[in-house]
Amino acid sequence: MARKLRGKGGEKAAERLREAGLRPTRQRLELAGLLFCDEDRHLSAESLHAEAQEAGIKVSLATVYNTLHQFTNAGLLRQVVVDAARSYFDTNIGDHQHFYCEGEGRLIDIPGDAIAVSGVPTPPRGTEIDRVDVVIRLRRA
Amino acid sequence: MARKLRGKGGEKAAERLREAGLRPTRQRLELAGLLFCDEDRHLSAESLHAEAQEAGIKVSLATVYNTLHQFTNAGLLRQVVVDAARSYFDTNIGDHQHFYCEGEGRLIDIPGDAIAVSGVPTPPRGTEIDRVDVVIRLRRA
DNA sequence: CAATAGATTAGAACAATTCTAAAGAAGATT
DNA sequence: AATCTTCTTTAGAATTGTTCTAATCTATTG
Repeated sequence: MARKLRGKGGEKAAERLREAGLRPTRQRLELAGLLFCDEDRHLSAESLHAEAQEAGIKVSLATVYNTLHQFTNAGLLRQVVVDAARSYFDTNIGDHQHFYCEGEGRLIDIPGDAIAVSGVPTPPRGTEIDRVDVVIRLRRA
Repeated sequence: MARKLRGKGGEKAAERLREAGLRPTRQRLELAGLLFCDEDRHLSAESLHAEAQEAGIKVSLATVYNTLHQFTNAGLLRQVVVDAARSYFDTNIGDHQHFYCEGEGRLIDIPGDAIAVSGVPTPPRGTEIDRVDVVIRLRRA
């Protein structure tokens, strides 16, 4: 599953962004390189920005925020809400859930085929289910 | 289940706060009156503060925040994280889960005996499960 | 009722995020 | 390739929800 978006020079990534209706700009391509390069990742806007700086990528924090939201709207990322103070973005967009280490602020994936939710009532009239999120909060034993 | 905390003049509420190690001050008693008066409620610090103002209760926003956190630590409230932008507090501290209307910013309780989560993997070494939170995100149909 | 520990307050401070308006880059059109 | 239009990026300001601070006040204890 690694290197989902990168061909030799990023043509695949560019193509994928275009399909999503996003211009393949330098900043988006470089951020996509960080995001989708290796294994699945959980990160905040701040941490991605920091990582980009270290990698010598010239990109503003505002653009990191824009890009994360655009990628999320395009279905390339999933936003995970576990903490009122910080937003996390998950590069794993498949069916899965999370452990959350309250103290550490760390997320751990739980495969979707491992976990199941049953007995969900019919949603209120005029609404339908968008997604079922399970967060298993952990504390130090 | 209504009027959990209020006797005729609030003696029960005062007693309950004392048990939790909290002095039964005017502000705490009045906020408890709003919180635990009728049915179960979901509210934010801002909305409780606004409600207090309308009810003619003289209390600062800082005290509302303090009180919500103290009540939460004392187990009288439960904090629900569904939106990165706002914190919700739930007066229902029993076993249950939530529907969340993304657009409306509204929470709806799901009784704990209706819904079940199975297949939770063993938590990582050195940690234990604190709580399993299920949030069913709704969109307009 | 004085002493003390704890609580409340207004406003400042803070952190995460969003907005703004100007400058820059992509893609289409000639 | 020059031009035009539209989208994108940017730095910094603004906003939002929340926490902190230091002074004042209040509930409880002796």
